[in-house]
Amino acid sequence: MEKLQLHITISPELYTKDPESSVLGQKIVSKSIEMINDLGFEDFTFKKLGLEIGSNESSVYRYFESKHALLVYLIDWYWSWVEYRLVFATLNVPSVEAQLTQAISILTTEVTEDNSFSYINEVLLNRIIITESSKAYHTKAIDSENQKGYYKTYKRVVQRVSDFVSEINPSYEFPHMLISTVIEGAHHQRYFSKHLPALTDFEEGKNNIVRFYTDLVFNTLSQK
Amino acid sequence: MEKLQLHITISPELYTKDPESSVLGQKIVSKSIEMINDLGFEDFTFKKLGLEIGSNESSVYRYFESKHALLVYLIDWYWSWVEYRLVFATLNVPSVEAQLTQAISILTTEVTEDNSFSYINEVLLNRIIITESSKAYHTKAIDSENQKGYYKTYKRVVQRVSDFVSEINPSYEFPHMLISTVIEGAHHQRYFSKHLPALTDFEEGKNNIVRFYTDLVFNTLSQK
DNA sequence: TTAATATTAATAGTATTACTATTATATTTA
DNA sequence: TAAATATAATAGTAATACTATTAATATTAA
Repeated sequence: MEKLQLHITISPELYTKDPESSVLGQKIVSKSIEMINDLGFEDFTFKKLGLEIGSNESSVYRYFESKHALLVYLIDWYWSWVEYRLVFATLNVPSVEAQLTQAISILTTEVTEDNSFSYINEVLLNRIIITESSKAYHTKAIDSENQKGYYKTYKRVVQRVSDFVSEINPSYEFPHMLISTVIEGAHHQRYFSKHLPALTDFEEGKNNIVRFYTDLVFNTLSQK
Repeated sequence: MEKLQLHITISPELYTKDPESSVLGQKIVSKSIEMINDLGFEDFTFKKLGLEIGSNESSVYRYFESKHALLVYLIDWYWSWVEYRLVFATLNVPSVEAQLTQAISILTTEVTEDNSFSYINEVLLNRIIITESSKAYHTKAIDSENQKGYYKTYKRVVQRVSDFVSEINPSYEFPHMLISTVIEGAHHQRYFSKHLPALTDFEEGKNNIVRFYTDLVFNTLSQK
């Protein structure tokens, strides 16, 4: 993808003050992506972040009410970006099958290029999604947060791709299960390939993860 | 399953003092399972646990060096138990296909009965695996912990079931990916069904999760 | 240009967490 | 009975995840 000046809008429930609205806000987002990658979410703190951006812990709190809220923001940004790429990549594609193939590729390929957005490193953000995103929704607050719309972009992405599935095979019973299995599964396989290789069959440069999930989906849909 | 007095052995790297060796140790394991379910892993503390079991924070530390270590212990216990059930359920089954069907059922069915072990509630432990287990291995310490053998029981379960897959279709390229996708996927779908239903196609009493993953595996293996 | 307003930085403080260390007491074993 | 071991109680620590307050600085509006 080339350097477009496109714009991703995040809904106001996901921040206290819009981080896009100031240089400090952009630095908070930008540097937190780096630091969560380096330290892991547990060891990342607003105090350390303030220090790194030449600012203060309390200033960070003016943008995000908690560390958790910042993670939810980053996740929503990621899925908004994926949704944009999904729409763009399937726009003038003639067959639904080809659209679904494109979609699965976007959902399962590792992000290796960072060039669409000025202050957000998409490569590192993709790694955060793989490693840390499950911590956002595996909490006791999930139900109230879900009700507030914290995860609606992710749900919309799943819905969008499930719609291709249903278009190809309208009688298929489990389109959402299939797509959420692909998305979460691909993240797991990427993580396993680096840290628990016995749980996967990853081979460098052979595109196994994308192939595996693409075959899985099309085999499932062609059956019966 | 009926009340058997079978015994699960956990390797000594996973505790400081064997919790099975004393009443206090058993109470620690038993009550921590309840409390992690009630409070979530984040809000669960050794202080609260000590209070509940009429003991002391520092006494808990004599059994587990950290909260994280206790979670890893519980996860290993769970997979040892699953492995036992896996072996038992596939023992005198004549065909590999039937063995694999049994195995997938064990890996994807929700645990609803608690009757095999005196002081461990398997229903609650299964819920902990679904909700909290990913927090154990999504940390910066994963590589050193993996090297110490913390996750070897889980890996052995995946290997065992992957072996059925390979026996059915020896040329299939991704047996480990397939089985780890089924295991992690089923946990996600159980969680989604309760908290993010838009991501799944769960219907009460219709066994959709087991059916979905069983079909997924057999469709994949019968193809090509 | 001044005054009002908003933004940020700095400082201090809180309750809680995730531990460690020490000592006293009870229990078990030799 | 003495020695060894296990447990409980107490105290303490550095760090976390915040909140609150004030002061300095920048921005905007009258």
